[in-house]
Order: sequence, then structure tokens, then C-alpha cells
Amino acid sequence: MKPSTLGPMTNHLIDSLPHQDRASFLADCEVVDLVFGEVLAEPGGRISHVYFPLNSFISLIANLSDSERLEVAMVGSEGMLGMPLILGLDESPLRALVQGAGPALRIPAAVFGRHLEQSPALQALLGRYLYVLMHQLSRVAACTHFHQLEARLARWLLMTQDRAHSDQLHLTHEFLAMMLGVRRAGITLAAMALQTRRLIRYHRGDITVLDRAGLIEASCGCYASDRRIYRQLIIEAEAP
Amino acid sequence: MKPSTLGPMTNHLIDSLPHQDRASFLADCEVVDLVFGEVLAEPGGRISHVYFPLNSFISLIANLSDSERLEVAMVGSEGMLGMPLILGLDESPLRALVQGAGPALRIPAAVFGRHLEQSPALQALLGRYLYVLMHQLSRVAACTHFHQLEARLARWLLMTQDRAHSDQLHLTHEFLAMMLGVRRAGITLAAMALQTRRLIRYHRGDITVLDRAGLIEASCGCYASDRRIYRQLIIEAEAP
DNA sequence: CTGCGTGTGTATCCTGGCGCACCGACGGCA
DNA sequence: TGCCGTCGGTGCGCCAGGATACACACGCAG
Repeated sequence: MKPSTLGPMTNHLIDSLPHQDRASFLADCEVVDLVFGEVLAEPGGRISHVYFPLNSFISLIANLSDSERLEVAMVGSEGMLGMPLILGLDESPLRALVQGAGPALRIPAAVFGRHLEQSPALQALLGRYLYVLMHQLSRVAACTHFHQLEARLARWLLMTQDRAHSDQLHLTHEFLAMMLGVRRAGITLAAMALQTRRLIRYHRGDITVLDRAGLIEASCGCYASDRRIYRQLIIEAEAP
Repeated sequence: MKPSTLGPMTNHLIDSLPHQDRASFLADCEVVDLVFGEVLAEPGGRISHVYFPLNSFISLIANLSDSERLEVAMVGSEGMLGMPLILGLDESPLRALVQGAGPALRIPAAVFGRHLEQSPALQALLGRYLYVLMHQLSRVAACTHFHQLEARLARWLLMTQDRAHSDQLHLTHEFLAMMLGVRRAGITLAAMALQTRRLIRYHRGDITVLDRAGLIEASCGCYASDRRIYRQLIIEAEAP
């Protein structure tokens, strides 16, 4: 998960499959380019494809009303978009917004379903991933409620940095405000605080992470916690 | 879901199974009495049994730290406790606290797993239930963040009333404060407001819902939304 | 009938974030 | 070179809810 300019053209979930299953699965995937701002799913909408981001990433957003939006999860090369299919449903509960442009693997829902039936390894892996996601959802609820904006922002930047595979991010205050469910001016203050502490630098939407360790320090424990769960259940469970 | 003094001794998920599967499933269940305050699961702990509350109900609580606790879901006769088993994991992500004492059906994790393998109907049903739960988790995150205490309290009382199958609840302000992640004094104010509007009446921990319709009015849309999703995916999907 | 524990009302001060609004500054484009 | 759209800094009044603290009231037990 070291930042790099290009980033690996792989998806961790797919990499975790046994060789056989992986080859068969990949044969049915195609690479598509996700465009920034593209909406891959709307709440209540039908899911036509499953996406495995490579160097792109996607925000999952709960949309209570026009003014009440909150990002509740993020999917990058460590995850997949299209969870409900694992549960036998083809309906999306959330809005899926492409937040980092780039390539992703894509597979039609029906084909995905067939692979799922045939590969116990795939089932087990995605079951674990779904568990991680639920864990994160409940954590987000508490984190958003209890933690201060500055810490939440730091956490969010770290999560984004991981998924962008880069320490250069392109994010306006406006956009961050939407993701975190706060005012734009609130982001300005929090971001200034982080910049003053030399943890980040930004200029008209270009954010650079200067001090990753410091940023972790400034974030709430939720960042570390999320990663720990992912590591335990996805990375370490790989080789049982 | 009409309130009644005794409440039905059934669990809606189990009732939704095809006769055959249900009989076989019930044969492996035993009825146990859940005691108020009992902890059925700790975060990270092993799940030994699956519970299907009958007239009891259980809170799922995210526990960031001693002072940061938040109820993120509630399980009553409409649901089940032990989701992760559906995903092939036997670890609980959340604290499960018995909040309404009463009977529940219980089945050992391993036996549950066997039934799950053998019954596609059970798989499909619980898949849908898990989807509903994820939906609710993401909604709770946004609701807790955006909505005011009074509305959240109203919502919470309604949810509890449904699961208690009664319009008489036993809940101290202290307890409500913990569930909603706020101060006790905050609950006192919100509860007084609801009482002044003749929606509830309470006295030393005994709360009576006087005007259910009014309470729904006073709650945020999240109560209605949660129920709608449940109806669509569990109740209506029953007879396709 | 008295004492104590539990449950509730209330008060004061504090703070984070909101709503609204305005302005300055940078940078792409003509 | 000058315009304009995007982006970010700032100011002000406001309010929900936090922290802390105290007081009272009911009801059970002794």
C-alpha cells in the first residue's frame, strides 16, 4: 500500500483467488475506464455489472435528501462494487460515484453469479469482504457522530490516498464537504489546520500528503481500525 | 405489527420459510429466555449460536471506546442475530445486548450452517435480510449525523415499540442516552418535548406510547424508510 | 416512617459546526 | 491583457448538544 505514481494494475480481491478460479474469472472480465463523476449505481437501481477497481476508486453515498448526503464507504483496488449480488439481489442500496478516475475490471451481473456458484473460494472471499464492509459501515456511523471534523478529514484523506495509490490527490473543499456531510467552510478550517501542521499541502484542489505518519496521528483511530479488520480478514485469511 | 400486550410467539424470518424447510429448521431450534442486559456477543468474539427473537429484542452496538457507544441496529421478531455466519464467518463485529427480555429461538452455529447449505430458500431469505441490515446501517450513519435528537428519539421509540409488541416500554433516560450516543440530560429535554406534545407519557422509566401516528410525524423519515425496505424485501418478496 | 438509591429536572458555561454572505485570488481562455 | 469561473479564506450570528453540577422526588427496604 505504499504510494506510487502509477499504482499496481491489480485488484486485491481478484489476486487473492486461487490460480484456477482467477483465470476463469478474469476471462469473463473486461477492462473499462471509469470517468470522474460517473454514477455507477443509484439507490434502488438495478445492478448490471460488478466492478473491481484497479487504479480507480468509488464512493458509496447514502442519500437521505438533497442536502443530506454522506459517504459511508469507499471502494478501490482492495474491494469491489456490487455487493448485493453476493446476497442474491440485483438492487443497489447506495449511490456509487466514481471519485478517482482510472481503469477497473467489470463483469456482467449474470456471469458473476455463475462464477459465484461455481467457486467456493470466491464465495468465501467475498463473504469476508462483505463482513469487512459491514464492519466499516457500523464504524462510520459512530465515527461520524463522535469524532471531530479535523480527525475525520485526516482519516478520509488517508483512505483516499491508499486507494489512489498516490500522495497527490485532486479534491476541492466543496467535494470534501459533500463526502463528509459538512459545510465547505468547515473543510477550509480543518484543512488549514492540517496544512499548518505540515501534514498536507493544497492549492486549488491539488492536495499533497506530506506526512503520512503525522496524518495517521491526527486522524481518529477509525482509519487504523478499518485497515486492521481488512488485514485480518482479507489479507491474512488468504493463506490459512 | 399492531401493538398487542402479549405479542406473537413467532419470528417473521422463520415464518417466511417454506413449510418443509421450516419444520426441519425448527426441529433443531430450542427456545431460550433472554434476560435483560445479557450480552450475547462481543466484538471480535466467536458466535456460538444464532438467535431468532420471538418476543424479545436485541441491540447491536458499535463500541469505539467506553464513552463512544452507539446503537446501530436492532433485532426483534422481524430478524435474526448472527449475520456473519451467512457470510461464512463465526465472528461478531458488534456488541449484542438484550434490550427486551423474552423468549427467542436458538440454534447452534454449526447446525445453522448445515441448514443454510441445504436450503436455498433459507439462503435467499437471509441474503435479503442481510441486505436490509446493510441498508439500515448506512442509513443510521446519515440519520445520526443529520437529524435532531428529538426526531431520532421518536424514531427509536417507534422501533422499540414494534419489537416489544407493546406500547409500554421500560427505558430510563440513562439507557436511551447510551443507545443514541448523547447525554442523559439531552434525552430529558427531548423526552419532555414529546411528552408535552402528548405523544408519549413516562414516569421513572415506564414509557407509554400515546399517539403512534403523532410519533411517526415527529420522527425523521428514517423510521418509515427502514420499514419500507423491510416490507419490500422480506414481506413482499415472500410470494413471488 | 425514615433513609437511600435510582431516576429525573434544571442551570451554567462552552464549543463545534451551521447558514449565510462576501470577497479575494488564481488560472484558463479568448 | 483582461474577463470570468472556480476555489478558498473569513466574518457573524446562531443553536444543538457537550461537560459539569446540583437538587428533588418517588418508592422500596429496613
